[in-house]
Amino acid sequence: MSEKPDRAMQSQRALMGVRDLVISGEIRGGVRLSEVALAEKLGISRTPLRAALARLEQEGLVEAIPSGGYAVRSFTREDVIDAIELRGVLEGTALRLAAERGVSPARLGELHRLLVELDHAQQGEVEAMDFDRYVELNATFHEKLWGLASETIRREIERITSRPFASPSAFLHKQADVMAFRRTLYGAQAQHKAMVSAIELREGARAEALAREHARLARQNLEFVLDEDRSLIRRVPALSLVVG
Amino acid sequence: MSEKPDRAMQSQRALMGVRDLVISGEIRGGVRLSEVALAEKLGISRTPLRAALARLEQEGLVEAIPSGGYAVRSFTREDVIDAIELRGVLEGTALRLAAERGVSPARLGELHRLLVELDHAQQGEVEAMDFDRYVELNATFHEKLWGLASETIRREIERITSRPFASPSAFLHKQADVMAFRRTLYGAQAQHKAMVSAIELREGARAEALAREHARLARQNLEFVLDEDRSLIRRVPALSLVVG
DNA sequence: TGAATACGAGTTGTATACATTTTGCAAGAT
DNA sequence: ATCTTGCAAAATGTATACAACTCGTATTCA
Repeated sequence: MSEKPDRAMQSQRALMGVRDLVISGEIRGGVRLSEVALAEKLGISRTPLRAALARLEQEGLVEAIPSGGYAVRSFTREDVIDAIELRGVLEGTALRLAAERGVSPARLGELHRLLVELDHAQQGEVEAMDFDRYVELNATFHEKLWGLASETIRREIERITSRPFASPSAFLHKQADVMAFRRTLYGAQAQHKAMVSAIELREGARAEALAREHARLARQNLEFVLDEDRSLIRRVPALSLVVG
Repeated sequence: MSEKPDRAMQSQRALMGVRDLVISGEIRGGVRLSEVALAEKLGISRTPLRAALARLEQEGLVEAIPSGGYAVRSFTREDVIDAIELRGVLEGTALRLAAERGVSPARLGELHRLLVELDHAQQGEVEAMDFDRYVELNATFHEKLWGLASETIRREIERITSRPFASPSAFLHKQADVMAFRRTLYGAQAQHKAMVSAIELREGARAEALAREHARLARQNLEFVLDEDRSLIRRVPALSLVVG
């Protein structure tokens, strides 16, 4: 994660700082980002700040204003749904190609080990589940899956999942330990196992379909929050960017 | 295409200038891009140049050097194949969602009109085909297809196709009027018609599969150039970036 | 009262200066 | 001859200066 230790320290600080500021919802969507104010707030000059803003525009978190400068982007429900769908499509492609082209036993071993640990984390009753550990392991598992893909595809996955609400952990943030989400984890874990099995058996189409359906669990969670229990919106940090 | 007429004139010049320089193959892969030299060559200062380089890094045409600065990226055969595959996957998703969600008659009308024009461009014998016009229309047709998708997905398509060898016109550049490529256009046009038909009939899975197979025509052309007639490499500008 | 306008504070885009780091090269030691 | 070391030139990352432009406000005129 630390690409450049101190060769571009200020740029890194700018990137993280602005990203946090946007994701935390401290600035509402559509609001213009004043460069001087931001630079002062972050204790850097405008140059690395502008570099960070340009990058965040590519990531889709901010958008360029026609008359100049950037504004925090706001996302509609459809934007979020499409981002999740796209993650499913991309992860599906990663898994399909991995299945078609073959995966080394070493990597399959790592995946199996993670599956065992995930099983362990959700042993027993729902209330007793080690939720925090499951969240961590789930993130690691998905990253390992992405690692099966070529760089070209991995880059796109990482870009789309840089939008916080499209990440596999979007509704599994540690702070958001919601019982409704916990229950979805049993089905999710079954899909995890099926995905690894499909890759092992070189069943590309099945692996792809599973990855897509797996991502749609996130969509279900999204729709539950937006339609059934909007009080949860503030407990899922990623949703502060969603309007409507 | 002209996003900012003159609000960021120098940045635009930098972006186009460097992109052309890289795509033309004037600078070989792996070579470091000297910022001062480039800025002088383009008649701008380093600031907008660096903005352009940062953006081209996101597009994947240049890569950051660990010790600082950027270098022209070089692509392996596998990189190109995966980029083409990814375009197929993304276009397929665009078409599937369009089919599932429905498309306005006006847009379907535009597509049908383009199909007729494409038919007209390839009337008669292979040698008599109006190749240049077909190339133009083909690009327009694909852009119209992308327009069916939501912004989230359209952005990703446009990013991946910004790599010249992954664009739908990669092997159809006007300068590269190769008879072997001409012949593939008949099959391509049949796929065009099938794709529109599938969207119209709300057959999402079929539309998706067709888009993927359609992209694989580009892969066939790529493999023909690399394996059968390498003399064509220099006639397909996009391939100057490919090593191996 | 309302609309047009002129003005000024504030903002962005670009150029340039500067300090730190990297790199290529030459001299010297083994 | 090869590897190490030292150094100077060059390159990058950052800060800052500056001009053009935007936007909000208050004033003026109808």
